[in-house]
Amino acid sequence: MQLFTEIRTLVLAAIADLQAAGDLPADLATEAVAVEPPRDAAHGDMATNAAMVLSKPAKIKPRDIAEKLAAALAFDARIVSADVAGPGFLNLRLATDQWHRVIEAALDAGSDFGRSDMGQGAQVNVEYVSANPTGPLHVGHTRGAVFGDALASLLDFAGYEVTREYYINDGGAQVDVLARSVYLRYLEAHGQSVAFEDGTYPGDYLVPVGQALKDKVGDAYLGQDEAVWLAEVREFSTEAMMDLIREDLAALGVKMDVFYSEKSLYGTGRIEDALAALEAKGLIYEGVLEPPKGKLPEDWEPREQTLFKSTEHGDDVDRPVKKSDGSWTYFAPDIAYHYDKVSRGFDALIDVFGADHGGYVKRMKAAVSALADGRVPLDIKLTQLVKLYKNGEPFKMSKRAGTFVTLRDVVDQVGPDVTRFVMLTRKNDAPLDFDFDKVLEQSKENPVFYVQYAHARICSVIRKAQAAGIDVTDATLRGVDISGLTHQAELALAKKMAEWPRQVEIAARTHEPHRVAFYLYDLASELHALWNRGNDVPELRFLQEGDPATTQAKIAQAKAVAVVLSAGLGILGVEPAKEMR
RNA sequence: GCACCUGUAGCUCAGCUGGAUAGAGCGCUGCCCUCCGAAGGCAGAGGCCAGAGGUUCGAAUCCUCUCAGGUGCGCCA
Repeated sequence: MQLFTEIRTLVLAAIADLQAAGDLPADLATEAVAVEPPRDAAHGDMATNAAMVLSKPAKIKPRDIAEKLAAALAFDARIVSADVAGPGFLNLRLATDQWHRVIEAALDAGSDFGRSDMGQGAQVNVEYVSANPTGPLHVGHTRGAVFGDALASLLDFAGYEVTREYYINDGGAQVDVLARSVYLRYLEAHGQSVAFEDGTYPGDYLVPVGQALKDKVGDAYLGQDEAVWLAEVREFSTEAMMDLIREDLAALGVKMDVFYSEKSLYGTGRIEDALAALEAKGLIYEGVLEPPKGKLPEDWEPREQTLFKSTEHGDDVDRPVKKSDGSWTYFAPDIAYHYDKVSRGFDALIDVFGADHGGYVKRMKAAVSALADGRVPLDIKLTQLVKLYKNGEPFKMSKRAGTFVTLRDVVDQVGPDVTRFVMLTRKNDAPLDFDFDKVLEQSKENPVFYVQYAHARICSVIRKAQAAGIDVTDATLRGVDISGLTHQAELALAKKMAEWPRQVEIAARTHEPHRVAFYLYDLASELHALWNRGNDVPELRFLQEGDPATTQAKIAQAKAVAVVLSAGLGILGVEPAKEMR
């Protein structure tokens, strides 16, 4: 149930009536007609811009249209009043029972309340994390993981068919470095002392991998040339790293549908196929690139390379797909990978990258645009840096000093729920401050706590009602008469709930899951506000002693709020708290 | 030099993809707990939406330019 959509339909019907009566021209575009909550609650429950939008094409003054619309809408039982205001706004006030319907709908739908069919089952591929398989995930990856996962859930909730995908960069030089590093640990496991030079990974996390390699092959690789063991060790090491990463993701509650190997693109003709597709469109040529202006690399010399004419699809310069020695650049398998996604039949692609990949966006979009002839949109979401604080003091990460903070460090300290929620309290393209102490604080300034506390309060009040012998099972609450919930504070809460399905659609359309987190905070505020009013106004308390019917009605609303909270938290991947400890 | 992101209250940030008098939390000021639902509540002050032009009925939002901060910029991934 989407009340705003229903009322919009009503407005559109009124417009059609006016057209039939000859008060408005027959052909009018109505897409821009919106029904929204007004910024100021004093203006009513909903406002529509219909008159202003239609004014120009109809060549009628907005207020004149608004007057007629108001008269037409007044016939509907759902509308209590329709007032023309300002430049031509039409402010609508809805009948109280409409808000009660929202509560009932939430109780009926349970955690599905707010689900939308907006996506129409379109297939969307969300690629996220995609960290190199060379070590554990760190905080930066964590934000991308949380964001991508929440976005995927959000789209699912909004009616899309979602595939969660991880691209394993196991084809490039960095996995050779990994293999050599593991080989050093392998030697160490055999009692040799080794030196980790620049260009190797000295992290402790490779110690058990070296040991495991020893357990597997014994001394077979000792004293052997790299040519003998490199391929094997690379395979073994990336497997081990992916196991590590899968565990990290599991600790955060992230589960991928597909792990896609870059390596599988090599030697299988898939890169060649993708580039052939581009070549067929005349977008591949041999050429020499201009040197970048301003920051000229010391060893610059012009070289002929195989280039992709990405400028034809919005890029600033053409991009090399082959190095001057004829081998593929990193871009080439990426093109092939996205070509594969397109050929798997997805209707839309989303990539979640770290902000340091910003320079990659245009060429990737150009590639997809070219490969899919513009039919498959690719949206690339960049997640900004996470700045870490402890006791209000920033602390720096340094890979060399071994003080870089892993996903595990964060999740082990504050838990997956807090980690996930906090990572979504900022929009993706804004930097995020993460303070280990503040995120655990139990106060209003901490949104995680505030939202969880609202849910816990509801659970608590339900428990108390049960203890008092009142029947508050879901089935009973669904049938309870809630027509007595007419206090302004109660209606305000119901109105906030009514916005949920709308917020879901906005968040899904803009690919911005943080909107869900902010909405939940607002809803929690409204719940707490009602709760606090109970201090001064005893009739507003959820538990009404000696009046089980009224108590049931109030609990029904509380339960409905809990339903929305848990639906929202579910999208964020956060478990709603039943009690605060 | 170019591209992308960001610039909103003292601070940290929302702001419905163009709507009405721009919002929240913190901080600040003033009230409110012997008890009944205070891990708080109520009220208030605080703004040239970085700046300048433009588009239109209407701009924090769209376009152009300027300024400031961040990120990235061939044969790395």
